[in-house]
Amino acid sequence: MTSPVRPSTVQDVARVAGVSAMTVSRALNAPDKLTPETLKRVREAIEQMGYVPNAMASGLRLSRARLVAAMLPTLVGPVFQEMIQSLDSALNRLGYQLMVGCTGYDAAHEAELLRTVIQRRPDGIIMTGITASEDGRRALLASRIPVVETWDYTDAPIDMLVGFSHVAIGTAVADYFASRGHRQLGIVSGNDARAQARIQAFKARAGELGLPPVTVSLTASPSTLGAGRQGLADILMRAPATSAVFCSSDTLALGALIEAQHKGVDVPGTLAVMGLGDQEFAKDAPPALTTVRVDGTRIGQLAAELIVSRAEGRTVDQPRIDIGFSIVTRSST
Amino acid sequence: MTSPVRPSTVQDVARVAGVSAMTVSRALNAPDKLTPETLKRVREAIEQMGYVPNAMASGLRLSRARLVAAMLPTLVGPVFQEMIQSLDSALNRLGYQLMVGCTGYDAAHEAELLRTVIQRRPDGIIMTGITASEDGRRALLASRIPVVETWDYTDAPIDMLVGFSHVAIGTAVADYFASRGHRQLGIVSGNDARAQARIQAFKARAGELGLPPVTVSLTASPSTLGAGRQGLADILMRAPATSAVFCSSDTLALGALIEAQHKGVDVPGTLAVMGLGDQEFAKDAPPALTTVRVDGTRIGQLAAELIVSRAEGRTVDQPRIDIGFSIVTRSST
DNA sequence: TTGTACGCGTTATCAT
DNA sequence: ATGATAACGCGTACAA
Repeated sequence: MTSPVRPSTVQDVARVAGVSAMTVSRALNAPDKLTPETLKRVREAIEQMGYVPNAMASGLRLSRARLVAAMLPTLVGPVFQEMIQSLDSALNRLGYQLMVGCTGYDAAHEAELLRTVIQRRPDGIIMTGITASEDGRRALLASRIPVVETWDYTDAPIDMLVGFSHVAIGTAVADYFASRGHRQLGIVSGNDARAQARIQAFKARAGELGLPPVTVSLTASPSTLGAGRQGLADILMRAPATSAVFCSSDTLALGALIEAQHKGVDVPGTLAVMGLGDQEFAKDAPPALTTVRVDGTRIGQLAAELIVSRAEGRTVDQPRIDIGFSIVTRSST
Repeated sequence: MTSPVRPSTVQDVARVAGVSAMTVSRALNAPDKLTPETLKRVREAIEQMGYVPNAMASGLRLSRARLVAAMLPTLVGPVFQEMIQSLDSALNRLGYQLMVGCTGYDAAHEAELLRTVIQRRPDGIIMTGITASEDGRRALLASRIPVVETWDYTDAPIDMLVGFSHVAIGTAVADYFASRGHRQLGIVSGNDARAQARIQAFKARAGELGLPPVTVSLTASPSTLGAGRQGLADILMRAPATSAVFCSSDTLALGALIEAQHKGVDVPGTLAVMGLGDQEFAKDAPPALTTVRVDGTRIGQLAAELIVSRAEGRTVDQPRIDIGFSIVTRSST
């Protein structure tokens, strides 16, 4: 089984098996249409030559790449991992492969990346966070490729949508704190569009409830322990009476917990801390972290199903899914 | 600019521009070979029709997919992220795209996944951790696709290699602890092949140095806070005199720090803790975590360069790179 | 059940 | 500088 310089093709296999190329193709895609005997001959030839089908050729012929692309702001950071992982495994199960692209929270780069992604004619594209660039939207629309936007909920999606409302989260967390008697609220948060939506909703609800102004500390790095520590320090300096803080990620929240302990501030006695994401470590933090849970696994799963349904020509009756969120109460509030 | 049902092709553009298909192709790939005037006409037609080249067709024609595949045990967990991120951006810069595959630490799945990956005829494949399955190795070898193995160092790589020695790490950490007067050592670790290499080397060196037996606590989930807490608890129960613990990830180490604080064990006074990975949060842990640093960004960068060099026919003079590691001393030891 | 002919969209090659 | 032709490897449609 020495490997030739040029990978073998259906033709090569056909020659060896003494059949036509079509028969080899059928042996792979519709084996029940062949005589058991020929099938066996072909399979032996395939084995012997180490034949591997060329997906570019079949993709070209069928206009189906069996490929799905996912665009993300970043791979670093725990936020999207659960979703990507479940997306990947769901797609694999369904016979598709996943290609990733990182936009780095940069609209121009997103648009450029989308162009090269569309060149591959993927069967679907998963956008994480609503598409930032107008160019990107246009390219996506023009491409006619099925799109699923995720991690946000909008009324004007490009195509399909699996998300949740950041406004609803901001409102719910403000309600949660208020209902437990907190009045002086704070936020430690990153500064992307979704974070802003949460912050505005949080402030708005606090206002409606007659609470004093919310102290907001924005951080450049949305999910580092250090930023969480600094963010809390910042808030306690500017508004020492703050009794509850909403952090825009569990990592920030863990940083805040560490800073609180460092400063001798009792959690939850003096200060309540809430995270976002329900990362694996949340339950093991000291004290166990109350957090907003979003089911990333389910998002990935549903996104995969939507894309594949469309790719295979089925009609999707529910193209807009709000998967919601829940607040997991633990010891930090 | 209403998008037609069928994406337009070079032929369509050619018709509109009043030129041949080849001229359109040249307008994209060798614009300097055209009259400025024709170039302009073609570009207008491209713009007008929203033409996007089909990468499958060009890949088929050229036998170059401009695609690189990366195989990983898992996407969840911070370990490989830095590398993937840098791999992705380096490849993009060089005009390639990245496709990921998750093996889930499962050799059979790895082999199966490799088959489907090879079908796309990527220009290169990046393996993370030495290839587990014999089938996988064979398929890779037979495919003649350039391969870079990473995160480990072996003398018999499939093809190219960018890694570091886990044996050297185990030895170095044992030396580090011993040189600081620690005698009763412990390890909290995951249980994959690379972890085993570190553990064995750590124990061996401790033996050579005449230290008492090392207490090893293996954990199912290699990078969760909870496992770190449990691991340390386990070790302190079985060997209360342990004065230094090597954790196989920073997350485990952070869990150990939390557990130590919980139990009132002073770090580093009574117990020294070392992590692995130098995650972003290591420096902000309480106390700042001493850890083994591996430059994932550099691994990704180098792997991308090796693959692309080979894909473009250049000879690679240094196909085996040991990027080493360093111990970053902070306050936890 | 098996084979023949053609086309998917692109680009290298050779010709003009 | 531009065009005609052919080929990359596969699978549909039709024929035998």
